[in-house]
Amino acid sequence: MALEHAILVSLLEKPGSGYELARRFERSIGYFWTATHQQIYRVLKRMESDGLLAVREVPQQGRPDKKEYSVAGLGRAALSQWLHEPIESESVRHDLAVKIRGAAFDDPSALIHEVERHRQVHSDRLAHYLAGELRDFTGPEASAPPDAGQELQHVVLRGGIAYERMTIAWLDDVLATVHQLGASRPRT
Amino acid sequence: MALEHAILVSLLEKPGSGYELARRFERSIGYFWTATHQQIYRVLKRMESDGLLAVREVPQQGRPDKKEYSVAGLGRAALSQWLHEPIESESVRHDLAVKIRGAAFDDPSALIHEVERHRQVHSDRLAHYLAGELRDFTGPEASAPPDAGQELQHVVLRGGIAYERMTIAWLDDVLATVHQLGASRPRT
DNA sequence: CCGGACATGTAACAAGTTACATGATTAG
DNA sequence: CTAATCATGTAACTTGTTACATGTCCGG
Repeated sequence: MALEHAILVSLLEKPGSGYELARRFERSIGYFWTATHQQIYRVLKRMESDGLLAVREVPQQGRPDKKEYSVAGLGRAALSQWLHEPIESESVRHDLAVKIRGAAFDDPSALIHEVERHRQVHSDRLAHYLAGELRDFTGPEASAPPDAGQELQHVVLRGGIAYERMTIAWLDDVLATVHQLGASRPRT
Repeated sequence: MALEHAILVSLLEKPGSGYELARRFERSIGYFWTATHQQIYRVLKRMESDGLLAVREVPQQGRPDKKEYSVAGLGRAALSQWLHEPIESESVRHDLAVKIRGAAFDDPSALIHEVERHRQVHSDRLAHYLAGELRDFTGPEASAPPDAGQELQHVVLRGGIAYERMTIAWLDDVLATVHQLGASRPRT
């Protein structure tokens, strides 16, 4: 189960509560691993009882208390072990591709709005990534010694950027294809 | 649930048995939607009892009999409805990205083999896609009238090709980053 | 006779989703 | 007084994974 590993990485980067983790899964980590708060709370509880995590009750003023989780020795060992074993898959789930192939049996032009909407989402995401890159990975870098964590986070972000750019270009290709189809074969 | 929709699309493209579907999910459709035979049999049974699919027992010689499924009217309607409603997400699960960020807390150079292995997988997949493109989408195309199904399948394949190319380039970026890290900061 | 392709399944479990539930504080 | 943010959870359900189970035919 890789949600556990994603949580370990996130908590190593910075300890935090279930709520905070849930928010990180809507941002940074969430770009390559999704999870809802229900799932996170459930898994945190299990990981704690398995001794992978340590909890600390943090009383707060003007806010509900929170449970701050951090990675215990066992958790670190579990992560290390996972890092050393090969992983497969990255099991794909591209609903849009299924839709595109399905559209052949229905009205292909109905795709247009949907594809444009997705293009917008990816375009926004790209802008967001680029802003993050500018903010976090430029400037004092040249002078300061390269930090492994920083460099690795940056290369993951560059992956996200490349992915969004590729996707946008592909969606343009899809739109052009659908339009061409409509032009040469107007529907009944 | 989009596995149902992927099955509908696949069966519309060509009716077939659970076994055949399972094999298609290791190839063509499998490139953007994964499913094991156990899952497929379970869902097929449900879809049939829901009236989305029709079955035909096909006795065979020298082989076990098979149940050939095809899409019923209800199934076609269900697909059509799905095509017309917006979909979200494409919920991501990039184990490798989690690993890369996690490597900062362990030995980054342990990534090298893993990344090279993944690069090989994507490189093979790209070659496979390109061969398929050459086989299925070149030649009589210019003379024959454009077939919507063909064009849409082709654009999905082009998406796969773009994805693999992007991924390979990114993995090279990852390798370069890790090597650079090792060079400037040799590990203890 | 053994392994691989063909063909279909069951059972148990793990993971993910959706809906519901509670309660405090702060900004408008 | 109302909505938003912070904070944590339960329950029911659907999906997806892993392991097990069975049986034929064909080629080597």
